[in-house]
Amino acid sequence: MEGSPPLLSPAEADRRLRAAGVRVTAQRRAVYEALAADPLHPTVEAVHSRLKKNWPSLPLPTVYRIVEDLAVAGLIRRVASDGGPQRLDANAERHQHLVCRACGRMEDWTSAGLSGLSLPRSLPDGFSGETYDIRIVGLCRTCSAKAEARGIIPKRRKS
Amino acid sequence: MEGSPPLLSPAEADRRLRAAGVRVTAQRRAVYEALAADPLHPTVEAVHSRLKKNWPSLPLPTVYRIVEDLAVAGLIRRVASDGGPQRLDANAERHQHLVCRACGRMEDWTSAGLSGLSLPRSLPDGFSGETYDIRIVGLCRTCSAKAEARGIIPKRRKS
DNA sequence: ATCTCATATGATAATAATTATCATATGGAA
DNA sequence: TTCCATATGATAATTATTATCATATGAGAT
Ligand SMILES: [Zn+2]
Ligand SMILES: [Zn+2]
Ligand SMILES: [Zn+2]
Ligand SMILES: [Zn+2]
Repeated sequence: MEGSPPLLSPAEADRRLRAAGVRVTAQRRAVYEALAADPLHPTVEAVHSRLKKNWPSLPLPTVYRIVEDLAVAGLIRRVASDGGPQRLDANAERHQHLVCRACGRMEDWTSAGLSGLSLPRSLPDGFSGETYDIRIVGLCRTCSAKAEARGIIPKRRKS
Repeated sequence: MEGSPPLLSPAEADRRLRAAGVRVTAQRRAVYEALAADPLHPTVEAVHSRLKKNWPSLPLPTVYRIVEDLAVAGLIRRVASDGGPQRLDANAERHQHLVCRACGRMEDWTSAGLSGLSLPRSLPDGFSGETYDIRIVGLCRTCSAKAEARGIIPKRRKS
């Protein structure tokens, strides 16, 4: 139902950590696995909750630090959102995002059309573009159904 | 040098506020004008600072409330960023963003090619797309120059 | 123009999100 | 194994944002 995003193999993950000068620890592996298992771009808090069962003692500040380490090593990245706590992404393949303006749900989306889009060669002001990301904003299936039932749904305060 | 983004006329701004059931006050006008004068997608804190001169008594929590009101009324919006404090945008015209991964600078960019992009008609999962936004990520002129001088610039912690 | 009252502001406190500090533990090189 | 630079766990501090509440004010009705 909820397909996990393509994650790195444990060996490859370890290799990237070491390549970035980040030591491989059980906690880092656990945080990475928790992230890789969640396709909905969880917050740090959500990752911490998910880890409660197997790592009841892992403190939230440590999860924050590890998230930063994993990002530095390129195993995960922070994904753009309209305020609120940072949202994380362990999906290693190039993809775009569908963002629900009502509930904040964010799911991955891979489109040949959009993903093949190339950067304009000339950008203003000497800006040197390296990549781009696209957010498609609208209503997810659930909120879309609600909207149909009750009329328009207003924009939520925070995503 | 730093062109202010297209802002609403005072009359139009007032009209939209009243239409949304938001009273027109001197403070709300001041916050809107401060935002409209800043093309770099300031944080709430930055707007507050900018207002210090003419509104030394306006407290930060009030600026937060007013920003929320202006967003509800559609005078401004929150713009997507990779964590950190929310960034605001008073530019009323359809546009995209150039984001510097080194310093977090975010500038507007209007491209006929990208802005004319139309949403794919079929999105997965019953998601109903309404709009999209594109972030072009790279290095701004300043950081680009630094990179040329010293070699690669690493990704900054927060944008 | 004055009255009225629902709503905004200003002052302040509280909460949420994130980062810092530091003593102890441990990965991994020698 | 020994060693040491770095990670964790515990905790405090800081930053970002929201809540509360007494007073002030916008704007509709007299
Ligand atoms: Zn939704
Ligand atoms: Zn994603
Ligand atoms: Zn820059
Ligand atoms: Zn903008």
